[in-house]
Amino acid sequence: MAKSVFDELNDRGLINKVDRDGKQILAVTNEVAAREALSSRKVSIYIGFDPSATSLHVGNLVPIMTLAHFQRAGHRPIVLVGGATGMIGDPSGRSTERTLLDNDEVDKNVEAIKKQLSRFVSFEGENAAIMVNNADWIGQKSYLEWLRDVGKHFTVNYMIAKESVRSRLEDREQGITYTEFSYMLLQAYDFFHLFTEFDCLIQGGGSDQWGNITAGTDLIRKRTGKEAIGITYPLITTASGEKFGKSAGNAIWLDGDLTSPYSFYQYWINSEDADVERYLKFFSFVPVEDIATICEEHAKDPHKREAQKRLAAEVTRVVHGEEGLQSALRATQVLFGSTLDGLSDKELNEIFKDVPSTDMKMTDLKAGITLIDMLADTGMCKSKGEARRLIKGGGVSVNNNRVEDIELTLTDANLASETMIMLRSGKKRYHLVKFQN
RNA sequence: GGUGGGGUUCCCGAGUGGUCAAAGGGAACAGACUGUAAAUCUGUCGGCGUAGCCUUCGAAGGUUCAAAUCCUUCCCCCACCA
Repeated sequence: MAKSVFDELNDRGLINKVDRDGKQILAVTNEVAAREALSSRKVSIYIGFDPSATSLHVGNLVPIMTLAHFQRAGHRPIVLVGGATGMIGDPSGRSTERTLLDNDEVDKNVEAIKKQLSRFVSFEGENAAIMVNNADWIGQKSYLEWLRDVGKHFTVNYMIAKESVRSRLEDREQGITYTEFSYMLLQAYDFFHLFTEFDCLIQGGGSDQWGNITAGTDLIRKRTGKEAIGITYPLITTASGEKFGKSAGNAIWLDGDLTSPYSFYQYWINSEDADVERYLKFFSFVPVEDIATICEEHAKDPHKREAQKRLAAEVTRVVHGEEGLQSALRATQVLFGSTLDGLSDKELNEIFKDVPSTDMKMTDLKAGITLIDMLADTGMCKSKGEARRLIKGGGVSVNNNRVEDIELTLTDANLASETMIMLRSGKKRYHLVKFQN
């Protein structure tokens, strides 16, 4: 018999572990029931996504992969987008005020998100994933109905005992608004609704969602007498404590227009050794036994970065397809391998189509443009002063040659190919300047 | 509504009339070392620029040769009390 999805997730570290009485236990509301249900029948699992952005980012990959593993095991994923709850803001996690989204915007984002998700889970076929929006049911309810059907089932004592609320009550600086305080009831009701209307047995979520999820299983028990299941995955951190999923302060998006396949690939290849094994388990479908082998090989020859290469290739292929991966690989090879000598416009364009570029006038170049101006105008540096400091510190290369002269003026003699100059700051940040008449 | 405490450069946070573009820490960026890793070390970190100048310390006014620092009004946050 095939490995159950429960064991698969557990082997990959996709089920959170918590300390209970000195022992490590899995963060599942009822492990026995969960195992039993998952191995005996087809069940539905839902995870909520925030539709406030036009694209998902790598921080969303863990829930996405979780759903994908369930589907591969024959279960049905339900993607819930929080058209209603997204307006309020979950007090678990951070507490910045959210902006209200209008419906058109949400619809547009939902479409985009669905397209990205369909690279991981199928919305067609036998156990097709479905997408639902909680605005469709929460938006219907009146406040009085709400208090009667949902509020009645929760004591305030229960609610303030939840970690997400308690921490805010204890925090004298922060406080918690009534709106945020109510959030867990909305999420509980989502689960109740999906349980009764869509036969959804399981809710998945990040470990910070535990309180909200159990509020849901409690509500279901009280109103139906039945037992639903909650399961949480760990929140990703990097080994060195940096924020996962950010590069130079920017989110790594799944949308190729927001984060190019090249940048996407580069993000993964820069993973730390200490993270790469976990990442392979989390973000690729490579079997865990193979991952062990890959990592052993990597440990023998760390400088070859085989594990990082494999990771980057796997994830990029799923998100951007084989074509996207190949173009990322070509660009990587040129940028980190050879010089730019002898390349034509066509080749440069092809290889660097993912690298940010700026158009400038050829006539201006012939007259001479200082490197400082160019760095500032392309947006590589925020100001001329920053550009000056960067060059002084040896951080700028033109066509892969480090610049020593702060006052360097570039002319058409500096062109790498017919019409282009390649700027680089640091080791990895590239920018293509194209000159036209 | 009352009382008290606050709002400082990306974040935290010092600074109570000139020596403040503003301590310290974090983040970030660059350099060295490496393996496009981590750790470490070094430098930078408001803008323009050779010296120097310009714009910042919740907002607007005012006092002063001189204000983040004093005064007035206003806005916002927090705590306690009612």
